[in-house]
Amino acid sequence: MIDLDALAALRAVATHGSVIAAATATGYTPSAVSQQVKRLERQTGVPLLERVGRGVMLTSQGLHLVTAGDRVLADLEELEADLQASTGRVGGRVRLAVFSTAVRGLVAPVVRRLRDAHPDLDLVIDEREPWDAVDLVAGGQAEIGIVHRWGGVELAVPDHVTSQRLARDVADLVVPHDHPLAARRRATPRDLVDVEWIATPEGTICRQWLRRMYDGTGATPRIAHVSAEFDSHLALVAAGLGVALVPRLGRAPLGPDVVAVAVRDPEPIRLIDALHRRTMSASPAVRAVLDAFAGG
Amino acid sequence: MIDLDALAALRAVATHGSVIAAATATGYTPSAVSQQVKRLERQTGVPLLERVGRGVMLTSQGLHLVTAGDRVLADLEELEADLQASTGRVGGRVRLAVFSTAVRGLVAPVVRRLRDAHPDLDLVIDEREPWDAVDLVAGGQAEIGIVHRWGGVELAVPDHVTSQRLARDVADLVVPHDHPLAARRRATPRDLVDVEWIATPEGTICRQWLRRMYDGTGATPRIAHVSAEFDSHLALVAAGLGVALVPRLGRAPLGPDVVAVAVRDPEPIRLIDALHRRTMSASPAVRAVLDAFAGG
DNA sequence: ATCGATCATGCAGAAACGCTACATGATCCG
DNA sequence: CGGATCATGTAGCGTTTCTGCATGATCGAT
Repeated sequence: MIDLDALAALRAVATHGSVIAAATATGYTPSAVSQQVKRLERQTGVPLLERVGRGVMLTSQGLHLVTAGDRVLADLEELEADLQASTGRVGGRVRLAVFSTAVRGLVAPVVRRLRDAHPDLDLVIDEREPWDAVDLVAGGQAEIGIVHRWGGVELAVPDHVTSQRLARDVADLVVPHDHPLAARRRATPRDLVDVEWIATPEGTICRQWLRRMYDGTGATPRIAHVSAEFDSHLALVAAGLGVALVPRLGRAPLGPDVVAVAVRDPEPIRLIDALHRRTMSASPAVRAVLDAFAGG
Repeated sequence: MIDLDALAALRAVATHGSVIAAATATGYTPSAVSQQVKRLERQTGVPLLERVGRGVMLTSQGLHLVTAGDRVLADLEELEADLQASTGRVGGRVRLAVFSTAVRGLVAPVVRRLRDAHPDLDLVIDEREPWDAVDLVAGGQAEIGIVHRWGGVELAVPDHVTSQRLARDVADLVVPHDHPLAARRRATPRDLVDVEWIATPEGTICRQWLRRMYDGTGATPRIAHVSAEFDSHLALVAAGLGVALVPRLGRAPLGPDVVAVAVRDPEPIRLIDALHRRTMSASPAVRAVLDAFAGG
């Protein structure tokens, strides 16, 4: 019998184009993915992957297996969702792939409420960057993804994944209380040409947005310090080491040493979406979690 | 994701009515089957099996899961068969569930020929009684079953399994060369009322047939000795310990001490059939094996 | 009513399976 | 031509899953 895990691995290779990309997307090592595909080839007796250059390509049969297997995988999942729907009760395991700051501000209280209301519900939280969360939901490693994207930045979502708006989160400029901008009601990028920034690490969405904010000005932001945690950002600002752009969601209370100033033109808005596979729409558990986010 | 092995276990419980029956049919221990079902319940969060009396019954949801899951399982297998068909080549693993005497006379030469002709074909032979072979093929533990049944004895085969006549095998009465019947061209059950039989063990099809042969006579066969191996039957006959009914298929050459006499009214004919799941019809490997049997 | 038979299931240990880490070979690019 | 990138083997480990046995529950027979 065809191993569905191995089939999912092959599908990941197909969608991501390489073994390494598939491995990072699914959370395995490249060796594991390679072995899974090989297992599939051994079980079926059909070559599915062929080396081309230093990469790989699916054979025509491998491609066929992925497209046809996709339907089987979807059927199976739909069956699972129907099954849970037939009980009417909320139960089973729901895995959430959530971006980091949402864990604190958005997810934690909702999860707590859900666990209390539905003792049979097994919620697992996995902290991930938005693009990884998309892959996890699309590939079946997670049921729900909580992702964010700043206004202009697009986030590609496959057809079989449904996106649902949860919230709009605004980021404020946070400056020391004795900073020249501290007294202002609002600030624009033009006001910020010469400031020193405390930013998130390269490769994060927040960092991308900081750069985009300067697009019209011809300048680039001057990054003085880098930290992944916004709490640390606040501490660094309080120490007078720079200014930061900190979203309100999940933000710790500002101390007396720092001041939040609204930013305009553009306004740093990030859109927070919930993702789930369409095949899971019938699951009461998934519905309950989505409703809890939307309602809360 | 639903574990397909566990789903197959649940299906076995559904078709066989009990955990123990399902376990013996699938070759697992009852504990393993029980744990598999429990795993499935944990994954889905839905109760599938409930105890009733000292046995179990599927819940309505469990029943739904089995019927719907059956289709997914069939789709997956059909996909596998199509995949192998797309290569046009004969390869992959084919498991044969074969009754014992067929291994020697029928299967061994065919398998040898197939292995030589198709190096990528991985043939696995599993010696089983016919009713077990039916379960194995129906449940997906084997691709092909080679079964036999004596004329009148029926063998229930599920809808999704296809049966194909391979051969008719005739059994002869084997007697010592100095036996009164040795000179006869043929014998009938009436000639055999008082003879002492060397028979196969209770519960085998051959034993059932021996009893049925006497149905019209009002007598029952007198069993003197029991042995599972027909080779041993010949040796026991040669030693003058009784007579035996030995099928020609896979029969060792008769020594000078014993004589084979044809039996009539009824003629001890057994029909040899090849079984395979309809979903595997498209597989070149399965086709090749079936053709090899039918053609040889 | 009681004892034995039958069935499912829990638990501890053992086997098997699949993954990680690391090394190797192949290919492409500067 | 050397470094970088990619896929894939191999050894070892960890987890999963099965077996063997014991327990609890139920039914039938005496």
